[in-house]
Amino acid sequence: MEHWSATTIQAFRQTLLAWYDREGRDLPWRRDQDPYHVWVSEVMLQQTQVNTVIPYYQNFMATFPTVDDLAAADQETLLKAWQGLGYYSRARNLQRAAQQVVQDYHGKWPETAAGLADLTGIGPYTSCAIASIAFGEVVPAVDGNAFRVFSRLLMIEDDIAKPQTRQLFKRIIQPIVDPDRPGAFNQAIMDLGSSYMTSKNPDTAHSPVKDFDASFKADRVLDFPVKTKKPRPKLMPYYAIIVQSPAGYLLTQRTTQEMLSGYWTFPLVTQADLQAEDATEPAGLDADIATLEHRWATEYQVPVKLSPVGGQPVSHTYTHQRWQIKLLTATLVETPPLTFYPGKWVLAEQIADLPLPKVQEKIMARYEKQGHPDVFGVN
DNA sequence: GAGACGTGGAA
DNA sequence: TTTCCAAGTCT
Repeated sequence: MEHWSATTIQAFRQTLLAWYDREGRDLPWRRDQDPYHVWVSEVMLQQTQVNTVIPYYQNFMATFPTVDDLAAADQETLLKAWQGLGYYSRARNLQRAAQQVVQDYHGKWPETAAGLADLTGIGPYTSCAIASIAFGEVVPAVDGNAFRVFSRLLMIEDDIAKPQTRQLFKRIIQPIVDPDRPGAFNQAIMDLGSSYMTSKNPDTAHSPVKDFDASFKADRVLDFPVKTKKPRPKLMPYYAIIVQSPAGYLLTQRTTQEMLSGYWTFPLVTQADLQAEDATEPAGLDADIATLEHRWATEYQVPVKLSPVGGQPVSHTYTHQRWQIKLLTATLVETPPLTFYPGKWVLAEQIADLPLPKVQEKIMARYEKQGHPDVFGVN
């Protein structure tokens, strides 16, 4: 690993910030240093690319102009504003933190990284990003860009997938941060990491800091950062139950214990949920349909006659799970009360008004293409 | 400390 | 189609 002298650090800051002042991106959340703006943008940008965030950020600010508006928002409006962005706990945590600021802090933001980290959804990266950008605290914001940029500049071999490596990077970067412009410094590193020093196809030869790049001089740019791989997603077979009645389609809201919590889907059942305790092998489609029909008649008191929908199962891959969903459908002549099933009937044309996860949109699209054209208007 | 937690884009 | 990412946090 390389080590920089005080002189090198000075020169690096000067070169980096001169480039940033010249070519830094003009982004909607960089128009001012309002902590609310910085905070919302930083949370949206977690594990999400800038181009994806921009329209969401602009819509979010139009919908919730101030931290008070966000704190007072109803959950449906909030989740709808976050629909499609993913990692939906961010939206719930964002509102919880807004309520903390309004109620616990009487509208006055904590101005240090340590103080900001007490708010829900603000971790070691985001706390430092907000503190440096909005309040000028001299701390490094160590995100994926900082890991990539500094692991290459200094040829740091430590595995960035390990939580403890963050502490090492913080100690290394801390003395390099420009004490006069910490926010600009951190944002310059991010712009560098998303332009010349990208993960794939970097253009280090034209990087403004190539003279400081030890991995470039050693022709080992792609050896950094060192990161161990995550396991592949686990296959999860599902059934989606599409029940239609005169009152519309049956939708259910994901509970707080489930992923996608708060969002609406057709009833979903894992194949594993249908297996009898003493079953030694998977039961097959006909047996599963029989089990489901029996369950809906007895447990939910909604008598359904299920038919398979044609085509391949709908496939949707998350970071840790790969769902393969077979569609089953039933049409009821009368609308039964949902006394024993936690859901509601929704007219087809009103489904899109609910907050829906991507997988629900995929299921609706498949249903339309398999003999039910223009029902939901998603294709 | 390892795993849960979404989606869209690029190769 | 598959794989790997992209401004992480929480448990």
